[in-house]
Amino acid sequence: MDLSAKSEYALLALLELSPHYASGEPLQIRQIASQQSIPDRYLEQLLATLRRAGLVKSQRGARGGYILARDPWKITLYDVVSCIEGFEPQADPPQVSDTPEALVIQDVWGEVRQAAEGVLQRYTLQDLVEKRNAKQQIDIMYYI
Amino acid sequence: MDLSAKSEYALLALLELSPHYASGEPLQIRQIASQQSIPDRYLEQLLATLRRAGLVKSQRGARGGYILARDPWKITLYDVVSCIEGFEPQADPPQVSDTPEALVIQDVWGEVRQAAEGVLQRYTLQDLVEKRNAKQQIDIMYYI
DNA sequence: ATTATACCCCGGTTCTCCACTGGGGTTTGC
DNA sequence: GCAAACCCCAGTGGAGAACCGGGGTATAAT
Repeated sequence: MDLSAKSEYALLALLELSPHYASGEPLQIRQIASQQSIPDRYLEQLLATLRRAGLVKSQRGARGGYILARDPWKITLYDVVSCIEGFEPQADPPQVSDTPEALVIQDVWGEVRQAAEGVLQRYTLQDLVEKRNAKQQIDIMYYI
Repeated sequence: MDLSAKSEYALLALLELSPHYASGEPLQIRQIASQQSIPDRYLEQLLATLRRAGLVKSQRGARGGYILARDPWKITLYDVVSCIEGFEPQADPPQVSDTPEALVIQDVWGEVRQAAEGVLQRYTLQDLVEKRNAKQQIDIMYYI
């Protein structure tokens, strides 16, 4: 029922990358990690997964780093979470039993899952960036 | 993101109890467990939790067992899952970090959770019983 | 060319939690 | 009384999450 810290880390990283997509300048793991207080060696693994899924591109060597593979409007939270959580390929959800009652429950489980995925599909990275900006705007208003 | 086997077991048990609510006759752990292929000593714990949550009542001693505490129309899947999964009392979802980005993500996490809970709140035990009956009706049609 | 920087790959470790098991008790109908 | 059933509490095995580390490889800058 809960989304893991793993997914949250991945999203945080991509949110850091989003504003730098336009300029094309790569961001290093260390930068992202310290900015969002993520263990850097762990973040490295997550970024590798995101790269294999085609969500980010990497530039190796000195002054390298990561950039978003496409526009932050074109990446949904579902894209991120599904590839991190790895729940794409398995067409066989582990069935506990197969009585008629169990089958009905599986159906409901599917509906719950779809409802959750629906929310994630409705948000893009850019949506979150703007949500954050809006929040900070409010903070500034209160400050003045 | 996934609902545990624990919740599925609990639901299966309550679905077994539902048709017996009208008669008031208790059902024993063993019966339910063998009917739904649930490890009986494990089911015992789950039923204890459900009892403490006020969803079932127990009759001790010889010829005892469990009965639903109220009408199967009046018990939602949310009632069951929330008490089994134990995600009611904790008002403090473990925050990984507290940057503005993290807060925005927490908001989305909340929305996902709400969407999932919404589905569960829309179903009652009796809904599932009837869904199962409908499915079996279809099976019979095919059989003829 | 050399060197420093940063990604890349692969493996191990620790910790927590789920699913399950077991050993006793206590209540109740016959 | 005694057997059937619930009750309580404690422990165990395995899996996965969250990290950590070592050593490699590509690349930019000098």
